[in-house]
Amino acid sequence: MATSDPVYLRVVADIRRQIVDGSLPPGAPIPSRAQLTRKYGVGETAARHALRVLAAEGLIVGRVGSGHYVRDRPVLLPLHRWRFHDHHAPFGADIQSQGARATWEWRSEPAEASPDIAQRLRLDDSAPVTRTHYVFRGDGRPVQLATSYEPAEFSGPPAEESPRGLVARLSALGVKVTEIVEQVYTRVPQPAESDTLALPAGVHVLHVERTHWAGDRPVETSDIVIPGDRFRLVYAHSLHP
Amino acid sequence: MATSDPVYLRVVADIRRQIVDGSLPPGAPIPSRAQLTRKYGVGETAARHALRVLAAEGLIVGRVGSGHYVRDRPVLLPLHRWRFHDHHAPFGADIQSQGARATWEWRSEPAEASPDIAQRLRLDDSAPVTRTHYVFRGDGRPVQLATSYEPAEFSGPPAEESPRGLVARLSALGVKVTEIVEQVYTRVPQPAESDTLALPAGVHVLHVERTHWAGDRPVETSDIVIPGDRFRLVYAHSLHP
DNA sequence: GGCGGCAATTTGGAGCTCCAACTTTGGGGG
DNA sequence: CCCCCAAAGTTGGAGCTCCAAATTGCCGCC
Repeated sequence: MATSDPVYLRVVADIRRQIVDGSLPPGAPIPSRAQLTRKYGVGETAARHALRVLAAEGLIVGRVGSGHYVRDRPVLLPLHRWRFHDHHAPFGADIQSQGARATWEWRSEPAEASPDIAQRLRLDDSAPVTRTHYVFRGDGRPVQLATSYEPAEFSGPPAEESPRGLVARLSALGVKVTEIVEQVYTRVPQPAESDTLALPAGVHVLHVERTHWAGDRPVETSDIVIPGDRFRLVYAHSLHP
Repeated sequence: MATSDPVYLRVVADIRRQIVDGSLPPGAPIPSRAQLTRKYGVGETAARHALRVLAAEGLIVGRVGSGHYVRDRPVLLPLHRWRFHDHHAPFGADIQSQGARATWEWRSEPAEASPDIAQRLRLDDSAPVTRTHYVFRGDGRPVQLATSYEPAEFSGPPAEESPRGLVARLSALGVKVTEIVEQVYTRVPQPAESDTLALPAGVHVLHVERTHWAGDRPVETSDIVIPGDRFRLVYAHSLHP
């Protein structure tokens, strides 16, 4: 790191090093703004900026009136698991295997396809669809939001035992799901999402756009939003069934 | 939005709205700090902070001496595509289908397994492995970094036509890859990564940890790093081959 | 010994200012 | 007519300050 680097980055680098090498363990307090100015001989602005950057990276959290603390190590919960013949393990199986209690709520309503959804489902704009909102919780804390869209003709309630029993439900309707396509990317959470997921500032989300296909016809599409810092998507592909 | 919200968030929300609804198209200039203070009647600090937040969200870019501009719409390049019987399409096929020229470089070297890699490959610490670094480019711009680790006994050069011909190469050695497990998460880029990927400040990366298994034995593991804002991972799962 | 409230500390919002480095633009000179 | 340079504008780093809201610890009172 060149000495001509901004001073606030010097402070960031030094604290980050202490966090990753473990000399500042999870929960440990970070020196306050006043202490940092003295310790590193920088101004308030640089000290404050350094703390903001570290918070944005998800390494520390600030608590008003108390201080900044090293965040807990991410709890890596596999949320998605694919096997060839049993499609989806139901949500919850993985979370339960990690010792957490999985619960979810859902709410279904008729809606009109937005241009984006219409394109994904190959419908006309404003075509009737069924929209279902899900909130998934692990030990009561929300860990995943999802919104699912189905053409009105296929609509039906989520299965009791698992909201992800879509393939089975469609199969009962004579619709055979042949392919599932997912697009995964990361973005900044919308205010409503930070709210329901209780995201600290600066945390990004993983966004999964999933579409179920029956042949060349899309039969369901959903948007799945997951806090990007504490969860991992797990994909397991069996090559030889 | 409550009126008690921080003023800088009012500015952020207003500009963000204009960007997402299209009244500020990609490339359009954002008012300068001085203009924002006048337009919204806020202080320099708030105006500056608003611009910083929008830049961190990836909606705008700042160019020193020139101004802030609305960023181009993300170019969504599927980088990963799975089909049941042909495993991986070679890197490049997807990128080429979008009109870009795919190139890559790689560099192989013997190394000792770090504790993390040793655990992933079920080897002893410091066991000999072959480490291969890849840089993938689309139209000359780096779009993906990867580091692959193999136990030294399996090591061999990446195939000429595609560095991803791992399954075929191992098969020739009598090792049959039966499963591929991937963990996907998002994090802040390390300085070296921002550098090689030419990432603007505030952009996160997608990190894929991929392990190839032959039965219950891991035969290769790799870390794949992709700019999170302009690329999407695409997974296609065929349910009925 | 226990409890309530006050004072010190801390974060986070907001304001102002100065300056170095870089772009852009326009005007003047060759 | 074209080129180059200087002036004006802009970002980003850095400094200082004030204040509201929240937490924490301590002191004194019951």
